[in-house]
Amino acid sequence: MVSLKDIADKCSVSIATVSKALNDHDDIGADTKKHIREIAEKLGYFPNSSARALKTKTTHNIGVLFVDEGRSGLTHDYFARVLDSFKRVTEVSGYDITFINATSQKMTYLEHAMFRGVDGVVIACVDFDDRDVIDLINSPVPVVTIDHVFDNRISVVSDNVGGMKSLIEYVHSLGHEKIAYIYGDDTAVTRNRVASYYNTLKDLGIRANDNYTIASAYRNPKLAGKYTEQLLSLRDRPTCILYPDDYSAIGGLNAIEKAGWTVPDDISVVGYDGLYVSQIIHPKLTTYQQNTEEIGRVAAKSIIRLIRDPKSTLIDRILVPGKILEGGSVKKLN
Amino acid sequence: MVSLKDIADKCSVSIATVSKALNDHDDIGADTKKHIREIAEKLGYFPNSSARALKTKTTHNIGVLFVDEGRSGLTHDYFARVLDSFKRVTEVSGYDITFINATSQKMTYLEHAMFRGVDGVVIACVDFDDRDVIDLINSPVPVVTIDHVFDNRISVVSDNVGGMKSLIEYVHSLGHEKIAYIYGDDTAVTRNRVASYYNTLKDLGIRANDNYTIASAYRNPKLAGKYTEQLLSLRDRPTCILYPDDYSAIGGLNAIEKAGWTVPDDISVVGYDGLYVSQIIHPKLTTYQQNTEEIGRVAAKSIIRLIRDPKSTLIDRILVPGKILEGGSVKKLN
DNA sequence: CTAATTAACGAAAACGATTAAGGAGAACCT
DNA sequence: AGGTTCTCCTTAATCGTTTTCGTTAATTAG
Repeated sequence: MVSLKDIADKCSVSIATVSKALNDHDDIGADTKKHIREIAEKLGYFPNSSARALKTKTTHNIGVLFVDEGRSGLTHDYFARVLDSFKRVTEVSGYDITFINATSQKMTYLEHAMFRGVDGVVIACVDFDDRDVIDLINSPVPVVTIDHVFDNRISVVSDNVGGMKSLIEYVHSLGHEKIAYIYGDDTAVTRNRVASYYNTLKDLGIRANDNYTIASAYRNPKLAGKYTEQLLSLRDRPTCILYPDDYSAIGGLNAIEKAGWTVPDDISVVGYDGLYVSQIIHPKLTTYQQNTEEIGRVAAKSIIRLIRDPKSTLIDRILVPGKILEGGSVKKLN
Repeated sequence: MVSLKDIADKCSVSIATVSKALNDHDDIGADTKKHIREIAEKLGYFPNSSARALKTKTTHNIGVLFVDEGRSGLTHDYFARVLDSFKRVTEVSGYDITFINATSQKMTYLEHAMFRGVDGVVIACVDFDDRDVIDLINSPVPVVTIDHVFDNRISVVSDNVGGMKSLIEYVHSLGHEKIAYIYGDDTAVTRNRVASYYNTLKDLGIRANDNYTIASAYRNPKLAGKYTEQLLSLRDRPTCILYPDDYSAIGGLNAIEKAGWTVPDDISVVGYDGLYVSQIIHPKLTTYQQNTEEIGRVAAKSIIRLIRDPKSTLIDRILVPGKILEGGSVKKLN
């Protein structure tokens, strides 16, 4: 590896001069600067990020904590897409990504972050009650959280309340009043959606039917199917079922088909997420597509801004709306 | 951040002694060693990875080059799963992952790898004809490639030949002889599969029908649907269609349904990949599940072995077989 | 009892970069 | 002419580790 010293020797100047020339300091003559840069280019010089980090205490590395029930979150469609977008933005700003995990050498998340010297951390898809996560959030490290709000931190959240609201208003506009909701695991996201479900019904003047809300899980089509059967067996069947995610909705579709009904003629189905697959199956799912690209982008911009100017805690909560994908799984009743 | 110096001061020993004590060198007394470690623990010491990397020239970082037609590969199911598995293995060995990209500061892949000082690189899902990729592969950096073979490098490849072969033998065993194959973009993977398609048919004594093989693309259900229609309109219709991936197969399912036929009664459909979604749709897809977990794990073990012992180029090509997932999309004819 | 060996620790030089402080000329002003 | 100000560059310290080579004291050998 060619270092500053090599360039300095070749140019017969000091190392300091080379450093300053490459970093465009203004106390270096224009022609020496030019010459040094040419030689650097010719020698194929690239700075040593470790040395630079050691001296400047900034690594241009952003930690990413994406953990999902024992998995890394990479195989979770929603977070993979958020991360993809996040990564794209950070890259062009010269930041690389380091996954924070507690596996390696039995460090905690915070220890791992300190060890690697990341400039900041973005946290998502994680158990926010975890002691280690809390420690990280309360640490001096710049943090942006996704889909979870901490009062002392910047957060970017998908608009779950708005999403639920617009879905319900949409199906209601098509004439549905008996709207059931099979919802996911007990998390902040779920609580927001469920609250929005009740509020929106109320605003529309619909009385909630206790039999119509069932706690299920995320990404569990089997379970969703089971609860779908349960709903189908009610005397007062709903005309439309909302699911916690598209996979669950597919489980619902199957259960409905198995029970001898057809979607959307006999019963309407609504997903959540707007996964690619939801738009290629038949019937195409009506679902709410979260704006993963925007969430990732905003999170990236936020953490970078926070890193560059730690006092810029101006906006601490950014709501990212999504949009309804009108598929063919909801019937117009009126 | 607490450094070696802090510990040294507190213990009234030199920095060198602390370093050696923590690294378990044997020229440090047992009791001093113990004492130093206790203090280090109490002070919450963690080494500074940049300083260590600067000195030792090893970062315990592995570069990952996962690029997929302009995207990062994170949103590509197959590679997301491989990466997830890869990451899991590297983590427990104390290695972190750095995504290699050419976006940041207009570095080439190789430059980026050198800049970050990664100990090795794993490459997958990439255009292997790309000049920058070739440069990286021919560089002094330890490299393991996935699903592409270079004669001077270790590679881990999914058994595409075997996968295709077993799928065809399977449908043949159910009585199918008219087996069409809609295949993906022109890559090494595709060429292997297509070759295996012809070879297997030949071995089974079936004469290939030119109308039965159609070049399509990966993950393009629309296109797959179009070609499916084309196959359906043949005078001599196939009884079974193989697709390049599960998404395409879903596109096929839709096209078949739209044409008024049903799967598998009128025509059989076979996917590839064994995605989660392929197993929750109806009919459940018969498909070939690549062993992403094993591929990731083997790749991780290989690159780590190569990093630790650069001369260990013993095995240069590791074939990872998958398995057939028997769904309900293939009809038994005999 | 001296000489050689061993055990336990320290001093100091790296690694490659950044940057404050300073110095030598040349240019400027009065 | 003498002082001041720029301009452009160098010296040297520093970041936190690792590691080579001493050094000292204690131990063993002869």
